[in-house]
Amino acid sequence: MSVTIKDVSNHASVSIKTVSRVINNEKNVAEATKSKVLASIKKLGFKPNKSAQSLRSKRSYMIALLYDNPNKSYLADIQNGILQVCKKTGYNLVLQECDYEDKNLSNSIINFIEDFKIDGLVVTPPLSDMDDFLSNLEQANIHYSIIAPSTKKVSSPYVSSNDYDASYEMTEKIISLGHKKIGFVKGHAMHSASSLRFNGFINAMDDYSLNRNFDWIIQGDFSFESGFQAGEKIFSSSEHPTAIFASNDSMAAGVMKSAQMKKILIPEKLSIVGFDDSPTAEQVWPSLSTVKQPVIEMALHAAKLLIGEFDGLTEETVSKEFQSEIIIRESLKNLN
Amino acid sequence: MSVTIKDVSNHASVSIKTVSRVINNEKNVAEATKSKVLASIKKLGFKPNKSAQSLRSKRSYMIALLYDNPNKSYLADIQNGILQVCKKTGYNLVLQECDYEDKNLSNSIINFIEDFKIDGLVVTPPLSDMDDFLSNLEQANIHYSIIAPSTKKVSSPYVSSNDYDASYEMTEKIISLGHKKIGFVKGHAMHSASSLRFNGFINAMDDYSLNRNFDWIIQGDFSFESGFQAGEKIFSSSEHPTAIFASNDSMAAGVMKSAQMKKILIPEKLSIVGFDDSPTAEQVWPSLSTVKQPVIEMALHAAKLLIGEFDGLTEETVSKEFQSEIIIRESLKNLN
DNA sequence: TATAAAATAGATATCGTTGTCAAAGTATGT
DNA sequence: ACATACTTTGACAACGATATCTATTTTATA
Repeated sequence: MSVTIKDVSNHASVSIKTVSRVINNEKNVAEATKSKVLASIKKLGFKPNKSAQSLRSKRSYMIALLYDNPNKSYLADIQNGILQVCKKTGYNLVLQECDYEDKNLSNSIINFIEDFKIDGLVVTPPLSDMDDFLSNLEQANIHYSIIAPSTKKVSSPYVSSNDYDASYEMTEKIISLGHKKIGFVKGHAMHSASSLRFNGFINAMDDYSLNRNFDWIIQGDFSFESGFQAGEKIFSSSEHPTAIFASNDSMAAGVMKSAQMKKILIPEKLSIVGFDDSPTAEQVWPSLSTVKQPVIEMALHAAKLLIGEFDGLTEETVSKEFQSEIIIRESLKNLN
Repeated sequence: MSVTIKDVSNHASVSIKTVSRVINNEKNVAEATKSKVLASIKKLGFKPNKSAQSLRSKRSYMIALLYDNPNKSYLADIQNGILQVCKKTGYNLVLQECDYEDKNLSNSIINFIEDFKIDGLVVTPPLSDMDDFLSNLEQANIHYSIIAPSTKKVSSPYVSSNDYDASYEMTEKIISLGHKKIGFVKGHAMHSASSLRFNGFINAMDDYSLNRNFDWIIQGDFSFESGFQAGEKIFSSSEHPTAIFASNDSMAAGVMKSAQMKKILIPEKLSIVGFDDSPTAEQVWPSLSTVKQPVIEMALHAAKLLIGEFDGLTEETVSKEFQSEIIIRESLKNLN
């Protein structure tokens, strides 16, 4: 039926084991032998049987994506990036949804890994921030790479984005357009990105000697509804800001709705800025100025890092911080 | 290390093969033997090794999701539903992105299936509409279940939604609120849902003896941009409709933007209605009235159907049409 | 040149299941 | 009581790779 190692070994007149060595890029195979085997493999169209490999080598050639994130668009991008690497390397991606509040999370994940012999994990926020969980994984000897960890350990590979810098720059941009009264809607307290984004804002405000008005600094949770509530609070204060920076686009849209219902013209009377460049950012009117992280590339790199851990990819595979891009759309007005 | 069949067979004092029979629910095992074995399995915490099963039985215990759909939210829901079934049945989900315009699609999918010994496919729009592709799969003896097929074959299990009826009802609803001049933005021509939705609209208009104005019936492609362009066209005609029904939410948001840029008040001067209940529908202002399909449930059922094909689930598993729900939000005004 | 060390290649056991086939046990019909 | 069919069970091979260990050849070192 299908071509096996044995067929290849016959065709190339070498032993089965030698073919196996070539497949697995083991050393101590003479160049001549190697190319002879590779030629036979190509000629016969041989592809190793994953199940057999897995059975014998205790590896599944599957990696799992761990997530507890309601943001569908973010997740889709993450998947996209990982899948690109999987396709190249012959791995498969398994999705594993988690509940970050589950007290038994570590155990159930460790069980899952062992049951399916999953080779490694890509961990996304907010799980990336749970240091206990991560160290449990580590103790169980599980490979993982982290997207946007709160503390950048040397021990495990990670990718991150410059949330702080991007937030600082965006705030600078808002200030440079003449805004002095700026509000801020904070993200979900469990996400480390929230504090990074907030700190970027605050530090920029300080550096430009602008006043923090705590009536305009509201705790949100990344949801549209919380953004709307933040807007309601801000607009109930005696004075209004000229700009509001929300920690993500959903909340920015919520703020926008609140303003629009109060007939506050955007961007004439109020500028609004978001973060993430979600599909909604383009589809609301006026369209949202926002910060775009290269999510797909980040996920792609995270997958490379992970697979590199046990497969030894040839490319450079080091933990890396990615640069975000500031996108100016209609919702931000120049007051100068 | 881990518990094997052999351990169970020793513990239960039966042969290895008998344990295997119990695991696989084969018949011709005496009740007494069966419960003895089950007790041992439970006691020892035995779980069959997937790789070994797969190697011997030529099944992977993986199903794949085939998609070529830029709608991240739709896809996320689909995945969600399938994953729920996978978790219960012990299958894994593999993602496979396709290009529906790829002339070689059938072959590359068939190769993929054979390489990874994928047990079956869940096919989503617009691939669901490609009858050639589907019959190629059938000839290659590949199991699949279809979400929203254009032609409901008896041969393969499917799930669908009542797009036509929902569109008809929504149109009726718009009409009942006193609208007589209604525009429509059609969806991507390749999706069979597009024509169903359009026909529902047209037939309702006819049944209520309302005029079709072809200046207000615009071909879109499900993208925000095409919705915006549709708005531009409609608003450049001599007369304006009082309501516009777009075949999905992104296009509705596009129409909305076009209107808002022209200072056409929504919903006072123009009502807008979408389809899908995407996250955007809630997050724009005014929020979009729309039609919500039970996408998660549909996907869940599709997965059950598929896995039932080769695993013989106990539950009823028949192809099924799901009912959509009409959601009225701010964007639709009562003219009466 | 002798000898140790390293590189290369192969024979065979093994991973943990399911498939095949034959044997033993049980029920049914005459 | 015996032939026949069906149910139940088990022994052993097989799936297609990798691991281990051994044998041979090549290279390095004294």
